[in-house]
Amino acid sequence: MPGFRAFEPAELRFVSSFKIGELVAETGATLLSEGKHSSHLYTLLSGWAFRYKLLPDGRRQILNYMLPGDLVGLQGSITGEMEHSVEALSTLVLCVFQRDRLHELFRKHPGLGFDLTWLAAREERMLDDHLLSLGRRTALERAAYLLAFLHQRAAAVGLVADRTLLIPITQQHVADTLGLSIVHTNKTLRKLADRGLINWLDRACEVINVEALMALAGWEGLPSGRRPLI
Amino acid sequence: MPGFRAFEPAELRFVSSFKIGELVAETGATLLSEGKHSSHLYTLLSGWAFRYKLLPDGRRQILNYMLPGDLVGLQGSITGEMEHSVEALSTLVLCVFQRDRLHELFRKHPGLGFDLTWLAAREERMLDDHLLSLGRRTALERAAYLLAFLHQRAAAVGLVADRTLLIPITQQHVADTLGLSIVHTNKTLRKLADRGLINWLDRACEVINVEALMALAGWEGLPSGRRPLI
DNA sequence: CGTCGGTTTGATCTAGTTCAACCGCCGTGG
DNA sequence: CCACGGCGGTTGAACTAGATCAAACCGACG
Repeated sequence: MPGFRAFEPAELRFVSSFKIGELVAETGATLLSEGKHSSHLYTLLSGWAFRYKLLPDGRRQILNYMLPGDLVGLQGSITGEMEHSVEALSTLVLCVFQRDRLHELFRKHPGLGFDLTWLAAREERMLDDHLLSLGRRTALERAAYLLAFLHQRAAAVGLVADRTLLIPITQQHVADTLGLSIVHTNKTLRKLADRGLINWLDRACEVINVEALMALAGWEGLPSGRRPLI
Repeated sequence: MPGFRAFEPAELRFVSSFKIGELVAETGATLLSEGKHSSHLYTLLSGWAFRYKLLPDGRRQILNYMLPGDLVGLQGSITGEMEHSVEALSTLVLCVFQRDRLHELFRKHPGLGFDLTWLAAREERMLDDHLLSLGRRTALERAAYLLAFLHQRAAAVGLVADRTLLIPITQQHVADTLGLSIVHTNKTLRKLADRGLINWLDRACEVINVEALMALAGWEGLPSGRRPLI
């Protein structure tokens, strides 16, 4: 798989033994819940997911999306006390790990421990970008940023065929990511579609012109380069 | 120092050797700059700082604040390519580390490597909270959240005397953190002051009633417990 | 064939922005 | 010594981006 760093043979053996099984989750399934403890950690093998937080009165904020190769369950917590929930956007295949063997991972394979911190730093970078978006971009810029962002992440794991990509989300997801109402989200996406940058379909979005989206949002893109996989 | 986990003797020796000096920075000094490389890593020993990102046209978003005990320069980047800037809110004293010895830290002291990931997860948790705030809270709720958040963090490192605390920020900082205009920020802080929850001073904010701020924001507070120090 | 989730559209409303002053304080330079 | 300019805070008026309300549409599905 291109885009990922190669394993040392010993690391590969360890990761294989660390793995305790595979899990398939259906669209809409809740993998992790805010306030609960999770003794497992997952690597997403295929599919799309997202993580979110709720306010006491039910207002929802989507924090980030997860694509193949992403570690699920490490964000915000190394001990497993979840401060957010995770939901599947499509059918998922996940690789399941036992969380309490993390210490052993750090002890026996410092390189993998380093990778874990690397992945956490990468998540922070994305959250920083989202924060900039929510705090300082207009609705149109936010929408452009989000779609460019998702396109770029999907492209990095080979999900983009002939320059277009289908993102399996509804406008409600977009609204809850951008901090907008669903009505205004609809009108904003319409503008992007009218300009020929995207094409909104039922329960999905087709990205047509990433460069224009990035220019509109004033976004430079994610740093490229090889990344670790666990 | 209470609130921090204790070092193993060997870890302490390593951290001491890892340290290459101390640095004093004046209020307003820029410690790290977006787009530049930093070959150092810092632990904040005293003072307040914040990190931020800019949009091409100059709009600024403050991402988070740094207090004593915080690692500066690891957020968003383990290699040192900075995606955000860091500025001092008061006179700072920092402990300086050489970034390229990080691999050695992971190899020789897995416990410290674990701590690094722990700290990164903690930063993510805070960013998640900020994201929820920017996306889904009203101006008044956001302001209440921010002040409660800063109060709680300061309390955790012993900066709160007799239930009140002076936060060395201007209303411009609050505005750039909450994603609001400075005018509306002023009116919002005024409301909190009128309700007797805070007291705004010149270049500082005094927090009077944290519990009421937390209730207003619908915020549970940060998970407590012992944390690592590096 | 009804219903339900997702999308679309128009009308009205409001939270927050922008514009424009003004105040008090402090440091600087004439 | 005082005039000044700049920074931080404050206030009011006009404006607008985005919220809320309301209704309709459309395809999928039981």
